[in-house]
Amino acid sequence: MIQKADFKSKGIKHTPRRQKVLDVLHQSQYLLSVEEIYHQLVQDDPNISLSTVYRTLETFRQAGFIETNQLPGEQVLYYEIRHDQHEHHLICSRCHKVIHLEECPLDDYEEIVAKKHSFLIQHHQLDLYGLCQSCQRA
Amino acid sequence: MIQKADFKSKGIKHTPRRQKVLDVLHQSQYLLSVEEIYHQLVQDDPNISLSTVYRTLETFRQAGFIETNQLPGEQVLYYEIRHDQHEHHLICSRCHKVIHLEECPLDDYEEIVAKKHSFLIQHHQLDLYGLCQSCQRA
DNA sequence: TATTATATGCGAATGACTTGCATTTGCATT
DNA sequence: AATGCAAATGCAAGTCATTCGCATATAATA
Repeated sequence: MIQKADFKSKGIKHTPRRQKVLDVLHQSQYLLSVEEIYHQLVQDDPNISLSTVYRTLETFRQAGFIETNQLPGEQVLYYEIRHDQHEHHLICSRCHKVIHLEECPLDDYEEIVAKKHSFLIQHHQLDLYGLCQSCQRA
Repeated sequence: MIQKADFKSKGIKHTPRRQKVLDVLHQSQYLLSVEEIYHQLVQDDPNISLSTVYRTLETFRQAGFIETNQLPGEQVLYYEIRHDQHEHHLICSRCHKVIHLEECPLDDYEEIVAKKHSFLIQHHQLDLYGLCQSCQRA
């Protein structure tokens, strides 16, 4: 859970709007687009500007509070709290619910592939897409 | 290798410009952005329009001739000939050279994860990023 | 070779995101 | 608690990749 003290240690001012952006992300088990985040914020805070949301998210990303995800075939970015250095996702392609997968099955594979093709591997991306239990019913 | 007959079987007109777009993709071992493709085409064909390139690529994608890729942190799409139903990539993050990986190490993993979280898995994305041999030297 | 549906070029429109600038506000220091 | 200042914000305008409307050109079929 990101706290006020974390803002300070990153040299970021703590503001009500920033806190609300963080709250929205903390409370969500879904990947959220900027529009979705903005839509939630505007309910309570009709004056908040979309640029503030964009700027806040970029600030948080630089601080390492959150991470961005692109969904296949979509051109908007999705945001979530950053959980780990290295993590994979199970994403519902209908509602964008996210399950965080801790285990990574790729260590051996990566090493074999790197050697075979003389690559120096820096990172990888692995995400699984499907339908969560409620979206299977719908 | 995609042939003129493949255009016909997909109900797509075969035109000189479309053939050139296909040639550029066939000849490349790199992921190419629209700008990169356009840049190559304009050399021979100064009148070709950027919208034609976009439209052609979209037509090819619908025909299943090519596929698109998004590179992490970039907002442009990259294109390549479609090789298989299911394939993973080893991509050089510097020059965008692509190695096509046939083996997929995820079958067991996918099944375990699906069962554990009651998801119906539809597809997955796995790509490895690193530096190819020449970019390691540079 | 005539017909017709489709492809193309051009410029304008779109949509996600960013930026410039004037104003406000958090917060460190009095 | 008041002050000063750098950073945050709202607003409007700008950017950049991509798409679209429309008039013209061209491939494929008759």
